[in-house]
Amino acid sequence: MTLAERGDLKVVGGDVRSFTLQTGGLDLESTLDGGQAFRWWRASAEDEPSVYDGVIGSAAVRIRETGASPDDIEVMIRSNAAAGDFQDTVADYLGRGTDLSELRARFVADPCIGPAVTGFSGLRLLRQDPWECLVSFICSSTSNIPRIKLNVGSVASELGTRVGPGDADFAFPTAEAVAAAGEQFLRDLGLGFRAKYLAPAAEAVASGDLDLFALREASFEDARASLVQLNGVGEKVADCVLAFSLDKPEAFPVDRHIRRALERWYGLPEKTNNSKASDFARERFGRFGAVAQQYMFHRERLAQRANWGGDHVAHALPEDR
DNA sequence: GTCCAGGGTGAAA
DNA sequence: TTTCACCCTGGA
Repeated sequence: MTLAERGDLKVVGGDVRSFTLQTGGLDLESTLDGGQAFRWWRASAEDEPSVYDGVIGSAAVRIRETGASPDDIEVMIRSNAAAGDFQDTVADYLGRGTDLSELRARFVADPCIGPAVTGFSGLRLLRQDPWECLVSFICSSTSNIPRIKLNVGSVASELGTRVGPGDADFAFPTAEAVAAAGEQFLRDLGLGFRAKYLAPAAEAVASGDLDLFALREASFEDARASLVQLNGVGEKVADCVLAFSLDKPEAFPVDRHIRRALERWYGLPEKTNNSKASDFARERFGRFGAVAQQYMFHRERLAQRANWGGDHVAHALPEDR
């Protein structure tokens, strides 16, 4: 597949180690640090253009918004090793082609995400490594984003291989490495009860009983059924993995925040369980479910900080917040 | 110092 | 269908 066919992203300049991507306005903060992935660290002040350090595959990278053009981001490789066709790797990671014009057209009048998809169209779905994504969301259970970052970061730095000079510059460890480490090791790392879920999941992937990459070719229903067989993976965690790594844009993960939003904005009855709530949302959003869910999650997070959404949010939020 | 919530899940009632 | 235990970290 060529970059042009992939949709959003196009390499417009630079060389193998430092290049510019034309992104159509991708926003780094909401995309990299909005709860899809947990190993990106901001390297710039809040009031400056975003700069993020992280690892994609076996390369440590720095990604920055240029400021020169809202369409462009600059990518620098911080690893010493030769990067090969790393332009493709980065474009693949960031460049899940979202049909922005159809998203806008279909949801311009949507009560919750309408203002966002028209006024702020920089939030994209990532296409992560399925194994790292699975680990991340197994770790997300009854946790919070700072802690998920801590846990996933510990797994990476303790069991992964160093690929750059920074504290977090580790390639994510293989399922074999995590399986070999075992449950007690993961507990000692601070994962808590999630260790007893992660260790068997690692064994399933390492042994080949679960072929995550094959699930990219499977239907949404089949892929979800495979993931949910893992202990510690319910529909919510499965939907996150499907949406953010397995090419299932119709996946719609429902957590407590999204539940609240569905009740508030779309009249979802309170008694609906999360499984039915996800069905309800997939019915409504179709193949835009995952990106719609990210916009809703982003909105809920920022609404709590009360610095985004303006009057629309202020009017819409109940008094009890 | 104590208290509590935090991108859930599975098992028991 | 509902309730509860599960680990532990950071902020109030």
